Amino acid sequence: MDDRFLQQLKKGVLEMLVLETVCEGSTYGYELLTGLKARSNELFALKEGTLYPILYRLEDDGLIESSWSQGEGRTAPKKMYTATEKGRQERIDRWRVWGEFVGAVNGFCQEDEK
Amino acid sequence: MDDRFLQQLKKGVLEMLVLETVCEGSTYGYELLTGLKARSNELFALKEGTLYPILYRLEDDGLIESSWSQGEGRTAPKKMYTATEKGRQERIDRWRVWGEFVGAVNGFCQEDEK
DNA sequence: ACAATATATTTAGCAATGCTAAATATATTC
DNA sequence: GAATATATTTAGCATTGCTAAATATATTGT
Repeated sequence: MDDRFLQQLKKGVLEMLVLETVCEGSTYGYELLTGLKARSNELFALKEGTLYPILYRLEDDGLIESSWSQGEGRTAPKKMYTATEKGRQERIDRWRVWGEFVGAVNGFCQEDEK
Repeated sequence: MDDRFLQQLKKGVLEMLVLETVCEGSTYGYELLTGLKARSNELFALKEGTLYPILYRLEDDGLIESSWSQGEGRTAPKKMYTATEKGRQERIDRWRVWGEFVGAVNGFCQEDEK
């Protein structure tokens, strides 16, 4: 199995997981990179070129908002992201659509066992 | 909710569902178009521009094979597709990866309820 | 001061895939 | 022979994940 398959499965889902994480609490890009990786047992080990464009899209769509903040210790300035009300609604909608989608796909597999 | 989300979710999955269907019995493009639509309650109502390239990719990858056949009634020649042994193995592998993927994604949602 | 290191963001370009939209072809029916 | 049903092909676009590198700030060590 080559992993082009897995790469394609991620499309759409990654954005939902980033939105989910921001909804759970304000965070920033670098923390998301390490956080998503750890939380998913390395399955969602996003690269910068994947994550940052997702954050820009979510912000362009009004689902999250950003503000710069100075950190402590050996850190550069962080761009903190917070979910908007629209984003929190979208989060709910996407999980619903995701659930329905998974149900429909699994329906194809289950029919084999009849 | 715009349906760019749903469109992205389909990436990768559509190819798996086409492979699944061909594995269940030899078929051809036009039948797949109507069959997948009916079987999925219209969720997977593929357009020609989506389906045929999928069939070509599956054949290029050696997962399915084709042969022309004349049909009966008011029909043009059909290009019949049959799964190869490699395709049947790939079918199993993809369903396994799909299941693991869904489990990982749902893990993100479940944590909220803790 | 200066180099090395850790933290953090940005972005140009590529690959894969679903969709739009139209063209093409064969066979039957009226 | 015109209309219709069945069936395949394909050019071009949009979206999104990945590669890969560049850039920037702040701390630490010498």
